[in-house]
Amino acid sequence: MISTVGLPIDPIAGKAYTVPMGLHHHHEHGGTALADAAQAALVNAGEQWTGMRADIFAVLATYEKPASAYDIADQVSKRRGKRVAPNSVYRILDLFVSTNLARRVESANAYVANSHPGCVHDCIFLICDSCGTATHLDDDQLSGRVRAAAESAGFVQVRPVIEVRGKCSDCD
Amino acid sequence: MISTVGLPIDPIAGKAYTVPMGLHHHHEHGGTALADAAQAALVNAGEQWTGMRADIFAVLATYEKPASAYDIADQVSKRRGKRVAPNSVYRILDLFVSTNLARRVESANAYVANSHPGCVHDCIFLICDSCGTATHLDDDQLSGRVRAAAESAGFVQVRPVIEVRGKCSDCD
DNA sequence: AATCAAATGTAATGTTGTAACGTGCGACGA
DNA sequence: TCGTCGCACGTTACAACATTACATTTGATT
Repeated sequence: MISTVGLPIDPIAGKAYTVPMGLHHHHEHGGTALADAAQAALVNAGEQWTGMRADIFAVLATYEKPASAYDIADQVSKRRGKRVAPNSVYRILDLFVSTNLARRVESANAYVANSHPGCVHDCIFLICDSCGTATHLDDDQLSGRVRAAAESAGFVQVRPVIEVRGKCSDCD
Repeated sequence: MISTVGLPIDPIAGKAYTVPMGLHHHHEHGGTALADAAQAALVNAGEQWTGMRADIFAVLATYEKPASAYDIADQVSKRRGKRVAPNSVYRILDLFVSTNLARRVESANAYVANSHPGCVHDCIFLICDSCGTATHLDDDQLSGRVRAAAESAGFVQVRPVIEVRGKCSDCD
């Protein structure tokens, strides 16, 4: 299962809850469908789907590459016509990560929207050092082996961080 | 192959080139032997083994846990009796990482000394969220699978980042 | 309407990482 | 001996990433 992060959606338009877009999904969520799925997942986790959260998710989903909290803060500020502090963005990103709506790319200090918010995966990111694009792999067998290795070393509550830096086929 | 990072060496003593210590190696380098191996590896890579580099390596090897560049800058400053700027530390850490004398732990924004500077491995770190200790796994088969996965997605010049956050058996 | 908890705002600060440029020093040829 | 060249390192400034403490708003509940 492979997917590249984000869709090329208009970065500065739409208000809360609305992310109009032509979509061409291959079993994945995109645009409005993605936002809906995210909302469902959050609510399902007992959290509120607020305007702020919708905006931050929408902006995050907009990016093709992992976005920093500051990038997001800037875009959300534009979208709302009012400064949104990084602080607030971090809070919500943390929530998204903990509820699996988004993921943090550790080697890039940045975040990507999860394109299928329902599922839980230990996912693998391939990050291109040239163009910055993050490609997302799901290989449960492989991540399972990493988990198992950690557990057999006595670790518990493990959370694998599997990322590969390199050059993508476009930049090669 | 498993090892936990660093040895409990006196953090603020010794001058350049000297890292006296009782060692109890199980095929790994520690204390003076480690510094010697590091020196050999650097020189072998066509780089100079300077006093500054020796100090930074010695300090790094002192830590049991991944150390930030700023931690290292502080310790090296004490050791030399003169402020060493983080800047300079980063320069040398980058050199160490590129020559395999040290590794960066991406999920901790920190560095650890490589306990066998000669060898090249894609290594796996287990980082305890409680005590911060990093345990180092070498599993070439596993890291090889990660490499292979990235390559089959069209990536080249790949550098796997495999880390697992969790709780170690002591903190469990 | 009073009140309470959750969400967000505000301000300040801490941590991590880079850029640009200056200085000291040894190697090496003129 | 004298440039001068390259490399390591110093100095300053700043950019990027992240957190803390506390105030204010909102909206659900009684």
